[in-house]
Amino acid sequence: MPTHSPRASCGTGRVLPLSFYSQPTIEVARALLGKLLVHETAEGCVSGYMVETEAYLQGDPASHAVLRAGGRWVAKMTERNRQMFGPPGHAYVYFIYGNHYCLNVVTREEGVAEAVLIRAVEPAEGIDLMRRRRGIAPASPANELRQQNAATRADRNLTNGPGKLTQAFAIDMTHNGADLTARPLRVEVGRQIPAGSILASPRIGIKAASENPWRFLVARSPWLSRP
DNA sequence: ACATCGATCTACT
DNA sequence: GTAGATCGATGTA
Repeated sequence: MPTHSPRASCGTGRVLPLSFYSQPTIEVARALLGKLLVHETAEGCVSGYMVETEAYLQGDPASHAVLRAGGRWVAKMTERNRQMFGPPGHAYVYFIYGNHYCLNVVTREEGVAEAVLIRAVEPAEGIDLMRRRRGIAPASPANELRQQNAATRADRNLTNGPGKLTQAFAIDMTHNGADLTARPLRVEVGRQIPAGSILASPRIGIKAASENPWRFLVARSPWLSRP
């Protein structure tokens, strides 16, 4: 019996209801912290607790649904941002910098272009599969026994960034528009994060509207893209 | 049709 | 700490 036979399913099956995603987007961004992201593929199942998110709002100059045209910011639906206008509880996935995919959770009712970017998760299940997908060497047998859920230093690089976690979870454009209350990609209730452990900061890597503190994180989590 | 640039990551200094 | 990779969506012509 292989010690690391990939599990076909994981998580608990306690899926968050669609109504969760109809709350104001900033509420959703905070409430997603601690929720469990689960992805089942033929290779196996991986899951992780969200520890870092960012809110993108209607009319927000940093949003993909707002474009610079003729020297002005204009809200506009395009081929890329179409899913942001779609129904809540679905995925908006985009390709960036010629290399990476990023996963968003669409919020608010259809027609309102708001979403939450998932920037980092704490690996929970399928860690060995994540390592293979990320090209990170497995932990030594000694470490493996000693650590179980704890991470090696290298394992911090599995999912501590929006492009890294999509690679570890094998999320790509085929998941654009996916229903996040169903297989293969879903969000479950996960664990409770005390309100006092949630911090807000400016969002990362944007130019416009860079002062809005709409990045949310679990304080002192080792799994953040940055503190 | 073409030029620009990005909600990033990695490698290297 | 910073440069380079890398390519599709977008805007302008």
